[in-house]
Amino acid sequence: MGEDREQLILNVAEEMIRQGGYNSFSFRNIASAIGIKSSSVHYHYSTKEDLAVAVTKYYTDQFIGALGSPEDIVSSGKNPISQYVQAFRQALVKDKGMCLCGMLGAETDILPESVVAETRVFFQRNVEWLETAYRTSGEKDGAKEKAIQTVSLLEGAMITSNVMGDLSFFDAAVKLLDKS
Amino acid sequence: MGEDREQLILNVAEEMIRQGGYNSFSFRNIASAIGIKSSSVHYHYSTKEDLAVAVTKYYTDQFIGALGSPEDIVSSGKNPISQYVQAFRQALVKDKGMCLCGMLGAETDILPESVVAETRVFFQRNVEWLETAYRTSGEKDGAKEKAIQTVSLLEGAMITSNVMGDLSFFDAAVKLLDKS
DNA sequence: GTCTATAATTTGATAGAC
DNA sequence: GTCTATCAAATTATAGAC
Repeated sequence: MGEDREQLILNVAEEMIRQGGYNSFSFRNIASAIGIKSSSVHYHYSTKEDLAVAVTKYYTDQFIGALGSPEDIVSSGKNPISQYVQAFRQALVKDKGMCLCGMLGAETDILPESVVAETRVFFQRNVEWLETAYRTSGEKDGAKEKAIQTVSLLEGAMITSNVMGDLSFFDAAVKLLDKS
Repeated sequence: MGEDREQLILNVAEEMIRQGGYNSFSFRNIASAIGIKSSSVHYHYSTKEDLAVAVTKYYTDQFIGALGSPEDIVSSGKNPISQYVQAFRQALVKDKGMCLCGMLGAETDILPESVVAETRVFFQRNVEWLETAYRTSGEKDGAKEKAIQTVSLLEGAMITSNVMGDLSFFDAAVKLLDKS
């Protein structure tokens, strides 16, 4: 797949932020992972803040885009919440990393405002998606509350599973959703 | 106990880690917050790794200690899970910070092994406490699974509430526990 | 677009005086 | 226990050549 240079930078930065947050990636680290110099990374993204905003936007678009629409999932006979849980599980298994916006969300206090704002967009769009999913599945009341519960549980499940190095923690945690 | 200075260093370091994680505190920042020099901080904790381990141990002991025993809570007629939720809520409201071990748990991949090990202790002890709480409250089966669900949900609820800057996200999220 | 070179600052850590 | 002084390395960022 023909990734251009900016995409490659975004992908490497994403991986680093998902492993250790905003303060764990540097222009030099990204550059050497790609095989270029740090000044070349600055050519594409002039400041660290700019790069982090771009990564967050890219991550959010990819994540929401990969989900598809809740309505389509329901009308194809599948459970949109199960699909949503699988998206988080895949992120943990395949990329072996945290949710980028879960990580940044925890670090809110030390982030540039523009990055915080973009991280909030992730959560807003996720809550919207889940709200629609619950409504389309027949939940009349409390769809937004259910949405907040679901995304919160999944972010937390990633943390416990990540630190314990045991995916069964993730699976145990998300079973809580079966009861609602 | 090496109360005064060392305690102060631990408290300042705790606050900084809870705001931005392992890479967001430095010997100089801690020193200037206290009014001493960075070399004096090194006198008490020779390396950053040592300091982080000490902070994590201290945080875990304080957190578990403040909870009291689940048995005592139950026999005094109160709900231990409600008390547990309140402990997390207080951490968010009063200190305006994340759970230290939730933060470090997310950053596992970039932490020294000794810090990861100590962070795991936090989660192990929390799961144990909750397991006992659920068993003492009359739950026969699945107490450990419930424990994992509860601590995961609370860690995630702190993230969403923190990033959105709205405590109602925390309150909405934890209502999921009422259904189990 | 990428490079070399460099500036200004911060970092974790140490040596030795008091 | 705290200080001054210092170090080597890393950080974000810029200027200018090719």
